[in-house]
Amino acid sequence: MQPKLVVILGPTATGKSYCGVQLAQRLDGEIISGDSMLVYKNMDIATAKPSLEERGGIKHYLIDILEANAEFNVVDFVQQARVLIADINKRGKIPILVGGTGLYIKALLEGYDFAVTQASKDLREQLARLGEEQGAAALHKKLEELDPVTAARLAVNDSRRVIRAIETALAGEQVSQSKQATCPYDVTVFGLTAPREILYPKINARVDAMVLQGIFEETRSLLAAGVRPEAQAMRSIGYRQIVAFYQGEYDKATCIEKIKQATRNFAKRQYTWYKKMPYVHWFYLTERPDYAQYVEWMHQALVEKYNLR
RNA sequence: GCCUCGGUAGCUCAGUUGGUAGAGCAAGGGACUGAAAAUCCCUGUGUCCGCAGUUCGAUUCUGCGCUGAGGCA
Repeated sequence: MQPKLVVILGPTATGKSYCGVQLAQRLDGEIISGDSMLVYKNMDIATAKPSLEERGGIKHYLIDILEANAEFNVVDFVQQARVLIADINKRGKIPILVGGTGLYIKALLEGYDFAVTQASKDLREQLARLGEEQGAAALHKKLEELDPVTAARLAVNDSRRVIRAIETALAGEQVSQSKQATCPYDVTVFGLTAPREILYPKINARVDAMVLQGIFEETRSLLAAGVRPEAQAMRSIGYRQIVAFYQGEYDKATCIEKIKQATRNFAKRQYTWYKKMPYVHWFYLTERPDYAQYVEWMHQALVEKYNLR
């Protein structure tokens, strides 16, 4: 029998965390975060990390597991999530994966078959420098010599991917595009989404709320604590714009606008990921979403599917 | 009231020596297999303020009007 797995995904600001907790309370479940930014400690406000109260006594995993200067990636996520899913099932509980990071969730559910070549920070920095000095085209050309096939499918300017491809090629491997045949879980995927007319105002309001909660102060104290502005986590939405604000790039009002805009753009990219996941059972939020009802429906579906009680 | 300079894509503006127009930003779409809240790719028809005149042809010139900014009274 395959391990059970419930997933709640969706674009940012749709209420995933809340539904996850409600559902976990009903099902005796435990939550695994599927969010690339919640892993970092002390980055709470801008990441909309659920507070202790909001977690409602439910055990949450993959939150606050790393210092803000640390690095984390899909493979780390998939490895740890697999262990957690197995463990939670073994204890007779139901794991609920809650999150919005498209790549992480897709990689886990669809069994992405990553190349074994490990990320090398030094090499990446060296290549990035080369790219800055000689241009993205030079990097791409280098890849072309090492692995023309991968070079052909990558955009010349997509230096991120070009660098990873070079890194992989130098190790005698190729960036993978394959996946394992089937999902190893007895999985149910729920999605919370909303049309832009509903989601965008929610996003804007949430950013305003974050300002009141103190994202500016949070960012300043992270920097004061020695978190590097170039750290992966500091490049994420909110922190990135606030760092620019402290560096004098624009005024506070502009900064807040930029955060809203970046969040809206992010939601747009999230939609793109989910469009390619035909297995999601969607809930479309209305102006005043009835979360209790959504949770009720999710609960019912799961009771039937897994024959609970 | 008079003078000057403006009124062109959602915004800021460029431009057309008269042959109906283009950048940046915004926005939308897409990609994504060890940074993914990252990174990258694609997409520009709009009464060129209105009306009239000149002209084969006006967004471009002329006149009048509307409107914004500044200046003089």
